Amino acid sequence: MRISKKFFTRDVLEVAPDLLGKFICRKFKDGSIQRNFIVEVEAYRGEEDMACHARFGKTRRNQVMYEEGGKIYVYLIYGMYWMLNIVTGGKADPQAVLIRGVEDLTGPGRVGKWLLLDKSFYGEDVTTSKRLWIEQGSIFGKFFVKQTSRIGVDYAGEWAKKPWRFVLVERRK
DNA sequence: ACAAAGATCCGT
DNA sequence: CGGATCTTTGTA
Repeated sequence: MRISKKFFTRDVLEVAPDLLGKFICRKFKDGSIQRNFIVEVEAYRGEEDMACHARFGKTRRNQVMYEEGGKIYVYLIYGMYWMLNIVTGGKADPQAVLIRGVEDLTGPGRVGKWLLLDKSFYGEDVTTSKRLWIEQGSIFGKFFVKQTSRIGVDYAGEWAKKPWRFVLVERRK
């Protein structure tokens, strides 16, 4: 079952950890569907968050973050990698979750490459899209959630220290 | 109009 | 540790 709007319109700090273990579902051009559960995410929260793309206010690139939760925010980084984010919160409340890793595929650049993302996904809605959506996961007692600071945002000063990265770690023995 | 940096990854 | 590769953004 596809996860619906209400899930994504909550605050990003609730949505981000809740996305762990959920399936990211992608229907490719040939009709095949891949489902991989999410193992690593980061929360970016509002204009005051100096690590967030909304820190300069609304711009051409980040405008979709100001929409209601559920929209897809993709952008190209280092001229090579498409980063996948899902917008959260209400309208005019710029927040998003960066999907940094799915099962067997760690690293946001690798996720985008595997899902064959590009500019055309910008602004699409995971609650209605025919090619990218989220489904309830089936992870029970095997993992626990580890919280750390966000990766690659040293420019953000004190905000870089916020424990807004969430990772699923396999419980051992 | 220009320069600089970037929510990264890979090979050496 | 440096190169790839190009868009976005601040500054003038």
